[in-house]
Amino acid sequence: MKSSKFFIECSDCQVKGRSKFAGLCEKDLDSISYNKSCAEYKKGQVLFHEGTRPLGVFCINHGKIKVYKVGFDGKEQIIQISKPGDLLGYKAMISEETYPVTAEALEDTKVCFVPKGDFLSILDEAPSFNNMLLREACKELGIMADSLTSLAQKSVRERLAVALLMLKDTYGVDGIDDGPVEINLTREDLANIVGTATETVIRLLHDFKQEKLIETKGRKIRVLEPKQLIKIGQLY
Amino acid sequence: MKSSKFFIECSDCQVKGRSKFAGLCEKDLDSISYNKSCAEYKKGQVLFHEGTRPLGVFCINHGKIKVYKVGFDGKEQIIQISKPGDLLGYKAMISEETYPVTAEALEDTKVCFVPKGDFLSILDEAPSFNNMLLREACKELGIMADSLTSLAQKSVRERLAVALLMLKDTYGVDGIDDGPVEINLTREDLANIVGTATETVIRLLHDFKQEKLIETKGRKIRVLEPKQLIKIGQLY
DNA sequence: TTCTTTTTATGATTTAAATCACAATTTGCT
DNA sequence: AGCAAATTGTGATTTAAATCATAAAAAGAA
Repeated sequence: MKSSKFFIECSDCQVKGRSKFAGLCEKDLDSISYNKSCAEYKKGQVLFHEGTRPLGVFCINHGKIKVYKVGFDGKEQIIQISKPGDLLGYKAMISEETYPVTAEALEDTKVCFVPKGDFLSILDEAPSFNNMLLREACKELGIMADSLTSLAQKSVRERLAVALLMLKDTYGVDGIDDGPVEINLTREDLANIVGTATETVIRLLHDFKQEKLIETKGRKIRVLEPKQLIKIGQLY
Repeated sequence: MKSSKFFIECSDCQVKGRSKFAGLCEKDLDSISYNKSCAEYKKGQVLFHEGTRPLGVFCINHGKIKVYKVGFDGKEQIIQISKPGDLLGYKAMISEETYPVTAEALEDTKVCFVPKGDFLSILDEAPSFNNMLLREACKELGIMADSLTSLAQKSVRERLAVALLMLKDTYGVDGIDDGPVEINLTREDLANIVGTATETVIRLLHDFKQEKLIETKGRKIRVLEPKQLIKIGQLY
């Protein structure tokens, strides 16, 4: 399914500065580069499915990927939107479990794949890498506690404001000519981030638009008043 | 505020087998024991407050502790109930952030405190400990993705069923004479785990009682039909 | 124990958001 | 470009759960 192949050395990678591999020494980076493979995933293609066993980790070179869980009734709950530089699927590998989530390309993407053995041996040999991942995981756990509290206590309007701010950052990375950030997601995906119904998101976006907080053009959303959204989202 | 002091060597600790320190060698365990302090926290006392800086990690010897975030309107969202053997406050220490949560004793507890320096140097010297914590953190992140999805998609009744099963395990640890497990929490705390209103929990517990799935005696709850609760909670 | 405070319980009412139904656009495919 | 399919948009209706109000019971302090 993965269409045309390509190859980029880690040392030449445009996003190596942002990636979790950033702190690695040249030797380690080269050893990753040596065995990795690179591939394109077209919009809608799945990198890995919930419940399957990880065979390695994915490093995003270009494009955005949604990571979600499918609930009992088939509804997706999007846990995160990953962007270039992000490492994907390492948690399940480290905890030696099946993937708790599915990862699917939101647009045409370029992704590198590092086989399990290589990744684990780097982890074994570079204590600083191990330490960095631990630090990141701990940080992420704090963020998850936040998300949980938001979901339990904030209204949909408040959560949508928070989500738009988060997405502004995520979609900000491909600001080529530093024009305004355009969030490009279906209303359904947005609803599955916020944890609500699609119609509710549509109505609330309409409200935000009337309040001049955002601007829309087709499915694309531009945040005009981040400060107002911060207020609405009650982010202190 | 911490009342009478006591001291237990880690090597003598009753819960050392369950604790995160379980895998440590004797030397490391002794070095923890050497500088740690032990204290009792009475019901309602706070071990640490959200927003403050960690000075070390807590290891629970006896009793249960609720870990929660306070939302905008003052409502608590309980993130976890920690039990003997659990390590508390290490995430914020490792990620070098302020505590994202507050930890408060749910009953009279005994807790050991390992100063930051000692903990970090063990982390530095014992790669296996670092690795174990990373593995645990990754596992926990998977669980958090689950919780988030439940909160977003399941009904309150479903979530309450799940919460009761979780609490059955948590309160199962102090099953002295392996009699039935008694969950001993206020309805409000239970509501703050489930993410709902206290009245809603009370009504749903009433339903569960009528359906003979649980039994209550004062505030204490006994799970009679875990299998039924698994079904209600849609846990496959 | 007795008394005060907190918690639990129950009913009535409101409300935010989901669901249902269908029209209008937009997107992406050939 | 032209067309089918998917997505967006809007209104009406339902519903799960929150909120409000108040009584009963339990927990904890003196």
